[in-house]
Amino acid sequence: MKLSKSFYDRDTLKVAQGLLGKHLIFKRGRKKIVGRIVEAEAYCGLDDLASHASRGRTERNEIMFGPAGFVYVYMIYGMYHCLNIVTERKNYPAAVLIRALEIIQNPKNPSTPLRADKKQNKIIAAGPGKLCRYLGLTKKQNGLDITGDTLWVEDRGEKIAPKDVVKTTRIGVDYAKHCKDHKWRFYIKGSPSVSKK
DNA sequence: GGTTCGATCCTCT
DNA sequence: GAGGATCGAACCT
Repeated sequence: MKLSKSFYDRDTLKVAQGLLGKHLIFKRGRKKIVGRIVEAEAYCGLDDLASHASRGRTERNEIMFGPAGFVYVYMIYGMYHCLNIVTERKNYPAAVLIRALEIIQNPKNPSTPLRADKKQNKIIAAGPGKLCRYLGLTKKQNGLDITGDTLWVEDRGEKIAPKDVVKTTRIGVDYAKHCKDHKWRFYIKGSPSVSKK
């Protein structure tokens, strides 16, 4: 079943962990592209120096200051995009960066399943930039409702036990002073599709 | 108007 | 582990 607004409108760390094992779906034309979320990071509040919101409200990060359940897509390094889902209450800037998907369908023909292929998973959607490239997400999708009919997350009944969740530091935020040490990155232990160990 | 640099990824060493 | 690709947001002057 599709996750509703209330799933996202709560503590960001809980949302990030809760998204593991859920399925992200993007309807692109007539195709439905699906991936199982295996890695996510939390970005919480104005005080999180790793977050775009730490420098205050700007045109780019505006969506992070809005209510939960909308997506924040931004361009990074001039060539990649990153997908975030906004969490928590309006005026509190927070979001979960979706960092890796396990591909469960053949990318060339989404109606057929992909055979379990660890290598292909790594190549396709292990990392936030690759994930957006795979799904076809760009800034056009910025602000989209994550509970709508174009892009959403489904619970397909899988439960990830706490012991199977690895909690560690976030990637690529060395500039964030003490905040770089927060263990706000979560991934499914043993998954072949996480971006980095 | 100019400069800096990034929530990345790939290639080469 | 280092460096390049590539560009727009953010922050100067």
